Amino acid sequence: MCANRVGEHKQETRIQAKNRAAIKRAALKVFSENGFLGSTLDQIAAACSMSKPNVLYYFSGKEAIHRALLEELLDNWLAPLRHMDPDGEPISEILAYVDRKLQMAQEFPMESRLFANEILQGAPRIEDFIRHDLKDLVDEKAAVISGWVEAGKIAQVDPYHLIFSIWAMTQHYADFEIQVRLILPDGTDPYEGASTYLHTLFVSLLTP
Amino acid sequence: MCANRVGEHKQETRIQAKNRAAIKRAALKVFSENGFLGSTLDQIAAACSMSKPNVLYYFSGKEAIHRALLEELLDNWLAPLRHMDPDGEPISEILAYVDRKLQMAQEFPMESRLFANEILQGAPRIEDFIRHDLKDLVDEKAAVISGWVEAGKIAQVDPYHLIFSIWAMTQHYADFEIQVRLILPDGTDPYEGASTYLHTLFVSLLTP
DNA sequence: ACTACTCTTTACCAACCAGTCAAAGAAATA
DNA sequence: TATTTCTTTGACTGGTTGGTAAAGAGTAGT
Repeated sequence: MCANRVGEHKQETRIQAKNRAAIKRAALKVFSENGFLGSTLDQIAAACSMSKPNVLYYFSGKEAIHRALLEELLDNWLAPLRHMDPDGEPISEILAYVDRKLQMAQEFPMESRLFANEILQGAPRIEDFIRHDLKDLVDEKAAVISGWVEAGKIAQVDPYHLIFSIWAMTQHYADFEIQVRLILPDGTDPYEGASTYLHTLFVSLLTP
Repeated sequence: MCANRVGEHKQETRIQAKNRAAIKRAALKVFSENGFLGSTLDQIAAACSMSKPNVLYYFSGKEAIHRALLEELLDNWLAPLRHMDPDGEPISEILAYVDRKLQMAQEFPMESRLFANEILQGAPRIEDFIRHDLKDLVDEKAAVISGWVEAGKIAQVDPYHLIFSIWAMTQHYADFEIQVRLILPDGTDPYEGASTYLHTLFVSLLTP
């Protein structure tokens, strides 16, 4: 057995890495479709073709799988907003943020739905994250946007509601994907139309 | 026993009306917080201070309670959009629609979350409603909006994405209420700020 | 009072739930 | 090869789930 260490933790074996990843992939699908309470270990085990005790060999319980999933997600969740550059050109910085969020909704709709499920059910497991990590970041970027407003670089808008509206509209295409697809005329790509629409929307809102 | 009839159905007694309403009130709370799969009959029974078999005396099962709730909701769900008047002044008609949707989010957040839960989980019980009732109405109103665009009364926008964006932003304040309240500075009323912001947003988007 | 009906509860069931455990089966190491 | 460690599983448990059966309690008409 190799004695590799990373910090305090033993290195994962190839099998462990592969199986843990397979379980998380399956669990993401199950949790994002049914929510935490509505999902069962049997569903997750079936989705990754493992026996239930084997799943529990890699994670200490249902809660632990869910926690691992959320922890990975929350890191990536902040990235698009964090990348908004205070020194960049205001309108293109905001449009770039919209694009990144929309791209995340398109590429990771299950992650978006996992998050939505969690918030919808009162955010029991991520209240601290929202209260501290997310709030601090939003406060910081809201101050940046307020600076842009005061400098006359963009029109007068409430920075918090601006951010909320970006979240709402981009995540809507992932979270309500079924509805969007059922209502949009057949063959229409939701994300293509959304991108064009959102650019028009925010340019007309923000141009002073 | 009174022999009143309404159509083919016997009239509900006062007790029946009262208890059915109490069960639905309790079930709305439970379902909107936990989703259909995550909710239990025991929770619903406890929330209306009845025994579980007594709840099942009034509804044939968990599914039936949920169905009754959705049916009532879906009627009201279409109303705000249906009231958009093709002959009215375009921008104020759209702003009035935004206001009605925002007011619904504020007054009936649990209903909004019940709907969100349902869509998020793939709309298994309301696919027909979305595919026919909702889609027909949206198609009709999208045509109206397209007419306004062609008449030069409002700026050029995709009517479907316009409607999606109104849904997304108004429902966001109900569905993600916890997040909104945790991030907004203390003492700020989400809906007051949202109303102002959304007016600015859509006026600047739609003014030709 | 009696009767007929509505409403409510206690006790219960089969299916399913998260999680355990001992032991068998594979891999890696020596 | 023998041995140790890692991986997998079948059988099980105690608790919860949606739902039922049947009997009791309440109510109104006669």
